[in-house]
Amino acid sequence: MAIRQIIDFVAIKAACENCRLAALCLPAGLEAPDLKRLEQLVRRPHPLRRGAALFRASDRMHAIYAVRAGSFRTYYLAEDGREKVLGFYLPGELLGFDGLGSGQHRCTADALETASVCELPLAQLQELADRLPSLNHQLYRLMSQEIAHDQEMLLLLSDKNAQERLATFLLNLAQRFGKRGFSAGEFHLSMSRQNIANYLGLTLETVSRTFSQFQREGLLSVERRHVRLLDKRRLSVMAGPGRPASSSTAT
Amino acid sequence: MAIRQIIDFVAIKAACENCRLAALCLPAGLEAPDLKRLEQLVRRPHPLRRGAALFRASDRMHAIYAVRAGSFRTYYLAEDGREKVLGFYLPGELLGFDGLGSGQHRCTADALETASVCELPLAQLQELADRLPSLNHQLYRLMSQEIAHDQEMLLLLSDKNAQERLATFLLNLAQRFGKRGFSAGEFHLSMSRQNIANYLGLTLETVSRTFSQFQREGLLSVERRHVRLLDKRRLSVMAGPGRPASSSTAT
DNA sequence: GCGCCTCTTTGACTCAGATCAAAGACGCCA
DNA sequence: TGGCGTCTTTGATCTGAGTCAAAGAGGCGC
Repeated sequence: MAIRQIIDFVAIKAACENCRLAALCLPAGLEAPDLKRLEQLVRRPHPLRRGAALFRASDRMHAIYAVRAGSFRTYYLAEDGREKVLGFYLPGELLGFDGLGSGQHRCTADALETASVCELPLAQLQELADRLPSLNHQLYRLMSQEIAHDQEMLLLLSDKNAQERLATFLLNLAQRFGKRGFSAGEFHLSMSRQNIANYLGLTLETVSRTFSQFQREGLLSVERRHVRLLDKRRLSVMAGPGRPASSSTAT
Repeated sequence: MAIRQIIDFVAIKAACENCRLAALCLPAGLEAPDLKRLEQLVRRPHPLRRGAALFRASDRMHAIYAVRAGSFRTYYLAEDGREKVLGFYLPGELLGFDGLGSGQHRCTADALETASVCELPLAQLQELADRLPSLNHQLYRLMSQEIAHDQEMLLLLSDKNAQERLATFLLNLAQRFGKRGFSAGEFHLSMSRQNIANYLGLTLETVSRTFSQFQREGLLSVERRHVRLLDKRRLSVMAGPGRPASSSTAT
């Protein structure tokens, strides 16, 4: 228990320095005491196993989450059971404000591997926001980024071919990994081909074939879920227009 | 001039009763004096002609707009000049908060026909919002609806075929016209086939062919831009899953 | 009233990616 | 250590929508 607390403490510290929570609180012009109060709100539930849901569509929203470790996927279910993958979330990224308007989540988030989060309880966050205009501003900014991401995806889905889609996706992941201190040239995909395909509006076969093709052309090397980008220059030419910054609420 | 003022006055009154501005101010639990203050912010610029821009991508955002008459389209330009149509806005609908996060618009809005708006200047709106938590809430709700719309479109673009897309689009328009007191069964399309196609991720030829096909099958009658829906039941079966409520920030 | 321009429709052909099918590859658990 | 289930790759075939092309149909200005 004592050990566990030490570990947790280190983790919190690491998270708050790197993660998107910083964008939520630090540059918001909060005074030191306000900032401390915000940090006191943070709760840290137990880790989730692969496949476990962080929240589900139509759940009452009661927190915003920051990924601490592992990764998540959000998706939403059509009435007939088809699912649409909306995004992937890496350590340091925020998710869950899709329900800010209605108070209900509109999509489901589940863990792609064992993962843990920091939780910002909504009630207290809102109370704080009502007194701190700058906090509201941060929330607008975050929702705005969500919109930006979705609109990039609209462009990708209506204009881009399979190669452009996959290249865009990989470069975006690389950028996000890089920004969080991981390697931007070599990484592990925590999502299946099926999930990538669904996210990109393709079939898993097409994704698989396109990976193989990229490898044949020397753009990258791939073995199952391990990817190394060998020629980012050429990849970004392939990815086509629209900042490669697409792929998730991430920035 | 006197006459013009009278007309304007009537128009304001009509707009504030029907339009989405109501969702922004009326049910927000504002006290009467606050509400009056909000209404005093409203400005009414001159009408725009077909093709004229209400705001442009990368413009500094200085207002939220409510469509008073006519209709608008929003689109955004990729670096290579390709454009992607993001949405259409009918009388009573709100647009322009894509820039709430950054203070800059991310897309361009232009008039599809002669059109006019009510304008809520951002500076004053924000000032008011900083003192009225419920107004912030309304803004969250509106942004949230924008996200909901975009996500419906993601589903449409990755899963639906041409017929499903067009059926979804037409039913959505019908629903929105109906909600605003126009006929939900028969209406005029203010946007070209090209715009519809771009919005739906198709080519204009495919849109045109699909219209013809629907007509052959007795689902609707169409002549240029005049559409009459003859069998909504069957159309909504065609449209497939996902509330037909897609198509714009509208609700 | 004529000519021009934009928008729309329709046809013929092509192709990227979906679908169908089957065979490896790996991880997990008993 | 072996067997099973899931994930991935690869091949063969099919098809919906894109592309290219051409002809009608309004609308508008002169």
